[in-house]
Amino acid sequence: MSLYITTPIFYVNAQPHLGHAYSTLVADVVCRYRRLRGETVFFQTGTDEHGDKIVAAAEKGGLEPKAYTDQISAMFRQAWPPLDIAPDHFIRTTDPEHIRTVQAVLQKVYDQGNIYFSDYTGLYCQGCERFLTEKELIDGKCPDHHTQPQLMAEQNYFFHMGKFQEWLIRHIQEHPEFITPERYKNEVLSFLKEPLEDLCISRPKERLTWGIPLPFDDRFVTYVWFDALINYITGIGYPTGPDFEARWATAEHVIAKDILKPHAIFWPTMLKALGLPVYKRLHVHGYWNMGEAKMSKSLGNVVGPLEMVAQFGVDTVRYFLMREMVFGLDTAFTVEAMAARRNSDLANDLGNLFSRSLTMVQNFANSKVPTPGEALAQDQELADATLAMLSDYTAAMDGFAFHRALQAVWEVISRANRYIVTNAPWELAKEPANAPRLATVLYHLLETLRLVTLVLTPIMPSAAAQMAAALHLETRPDMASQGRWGLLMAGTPVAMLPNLFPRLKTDKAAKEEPAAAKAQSQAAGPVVPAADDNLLAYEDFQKVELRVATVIAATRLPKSDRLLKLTVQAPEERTVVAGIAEFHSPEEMIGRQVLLVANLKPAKLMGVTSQGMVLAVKHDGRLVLPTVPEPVPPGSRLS
RNA sequence: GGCGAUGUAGCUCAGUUGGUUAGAGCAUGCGGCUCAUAUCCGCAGUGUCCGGGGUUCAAGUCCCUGCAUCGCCA
Repeated sequence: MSLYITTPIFYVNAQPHLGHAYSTLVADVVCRYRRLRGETVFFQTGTDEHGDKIVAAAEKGGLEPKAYTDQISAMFRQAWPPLDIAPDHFIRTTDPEHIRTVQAVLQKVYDQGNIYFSDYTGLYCQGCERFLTEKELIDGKCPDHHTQPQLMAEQNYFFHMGKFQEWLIRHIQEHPEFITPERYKNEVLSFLKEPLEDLCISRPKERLTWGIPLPFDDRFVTYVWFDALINYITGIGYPTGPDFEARWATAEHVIAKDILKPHAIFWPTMLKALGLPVYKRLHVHGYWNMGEAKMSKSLGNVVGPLEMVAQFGVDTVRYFLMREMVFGLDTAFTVEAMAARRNSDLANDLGNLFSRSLTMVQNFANSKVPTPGEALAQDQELADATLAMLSDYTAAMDGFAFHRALQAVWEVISRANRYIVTNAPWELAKEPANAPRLATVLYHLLETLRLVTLVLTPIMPSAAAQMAAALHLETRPDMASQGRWGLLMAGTPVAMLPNLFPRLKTDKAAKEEPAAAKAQSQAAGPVVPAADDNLLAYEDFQKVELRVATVIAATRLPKSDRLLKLTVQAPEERTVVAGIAEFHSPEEMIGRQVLLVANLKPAKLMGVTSQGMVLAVKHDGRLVLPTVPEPVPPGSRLS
C-alpha cells in the first residue's frame, strides 16, 4: 500500500454540489495518477449522517432520519460515477461497524483519562435549541429568532485536547509537508499560538437523539468530531482489520478550507491520544465562487456538477476543474470560462491535434505506424521536449499543482501543432522520394500523442481511453514502463477517432451565425408544409428545456386518483406532480428515466408544488411514458 | 481591534535569492497554410507592475506608510 487517500465525508443536509465534487475529483485524479506510477492506492469517500440538522431536514420531508439519510447518501454515491470518479469504499457514519468502533474509541480515550465531565456555560437560544457563539450574535440577539439568548449551564464531556498543543506545534514544524499549501500551515500555527481549549464532544439526549450514544454514559450522544473524523480509520478496518496498519501509514486527506481546524488540530490530537500515528499529509483547497448565476443563451445555466457533465461532458468538466483552479486558492466558476477552455484547449489544441495527426497517418501512411528514419534536430527537439514534460508533469502532480502539470502537457501539444506546420507532411507526401522523411515526422508525432495520452489518463480517463484505443495501445497505462521515447512499434494499426471535443457555440459565435445558417437552410430547400402559421421558430423551441430525469421516489397524492408525486433527479432533486397514477403505480416508477420539461413555471397541484412536467403519450386509452433507449446521466438535455 | 495574504496588459494569472528593452494563455488586428473539429502557424501591439515615501549603482522584487480586497483570530 503506498497511498490511502480520502475526501471528507459529506454532511447529508444538502445535495452534492461543486465543492463536494471538486474534493472528490482531486482525490480521484491523485488516485489514478499514483496508480499510473505503479502504486497501490485505496480511495475512500462517504457521508456524515448524524446531528440535529439531519433530524430537522428529515422531519421537513416527513421521513425518519435513517430513511432520509439513506436517500441523500445514495445521491452522493450516485453522483460520482458520472464524473468518472471511482472510490474504493463509500463509508457512512450510520454503518454499524463505524458506530461500534466510534464507541470503542470513546471508551479507550475515556479509560486513559483524556475525556472528562464538566460544566459548559454559554448563550443558549431556545428557538435554535443550541448554544450560540459570541460572533454569531447580532446586537446581542440570535440572528434567526431575534431574541436574546439565555446564559445557561449544561454538563457535557470534554476531550483533553489542550494537553497535546505543544506536541502538535512541534509536529507541524518538524514536518513541513504535513499541511499544504503552506498558507494553511501558517494559519494553523498562528491559531496554535493561543492556548488550545478542550473540545466538547457530547450532547445530552434531551437535545439530540440522532447520534452515537457514549459507551460510558447513555444519557449523552457524541457530537460531530468524534463521530465524523474517525471515519478515516473505521473505513479501513481499525482496529483489527488486516489492512489497517499498512493503509493508515500512507494516509493523506483532501479537504476544503472550511474544515481546516478540525482536520489540522482536532484530528491529530485525537490520533495522538489513541496512540496512532498521525496521517501523512493534509491537502487543503479553496472555494469555487459561483458568483451571479448569469444565464447564457447558448450554453444554458448550469450550477450542479451533474448538470455540468450533462452539458459539457465528463472529460471537459474534469479538465476544467483541474486546470482552472490553483490548488489552495479560491477560483471563480463561470460557464463562459468552461466553454472557453473546452473550445481553445480541448477542441482547438488537443482534439484537433489528434484529428489532423490521425488523418495524416490514414492518408499518408496507410493507417499504420510508419518506420522512422534518422531523426533531424527538430525531431529530437520534439522528443526531448515531450520527455522533459513528463518530469515537469510528475513534479507538479506530486505537489498538487495540477494546473501546472496541465500547462506542461499543453506546451507539448502546442509544440506538436507547430511541428506539423514546420514539417508540412502534406508537402512531403507529394514527392515519393520524401517517404522516409514523412515516416519519421509522422512517427514522432504519434509518439508525442502516445505520451500525451499517457499523462492525461488521470485527468480525463474516458477521453484518454479513446485516444489510447485509436493508437492501439493495449496494455494498462504505466508511467515507468511507457514513459519513454520510441515504444510504438512500426506497423501497428492506427484508427480514426470520432470528434472527441466538438466546439461549443458560445453566445458570441451564435450571434454571428444566423445569416450563414439561414442562407444554408434556404439553399437546401427544406420541404415545409404550406401553412406555416403553426410553426415554431428554432429560438422558440430552444426556450423549452427538455431533460432526462431519473425517478428516485414516488408516492400517490392523497385524495387524487390521477396524480403521482415524483421525486426526480434532473440532475438536481425536484418534486414533480404527474397525472399518470391511473396507469402507473409508484413502485414501477422508481428508477425509471422520464422526459421532463425542466423550465416550466412551477405550479401547485393539490397543494404540492410541481417543478416541471413529465412528458407522456396518450395511446389506445393508456398513457405511455417516453424515455431514452439506454440510461444517460440524469439531467442530460434533449436538443 | 490583532495577525496574515493579495493588488502586474481588456480578462485570468507567471515573475526564482533585487540586475539588461516586464512575460504566458485567452480576447483583439493583420498575414500565411490546407493535414485537421472554419482548426493550425506567424506577426503586431498596448502596461503610472495599487498610491506615496525610503534603501541601493540598480526595485515589480527589500523597508516604511496609505488605500482596496480577502482570510484567520478576538
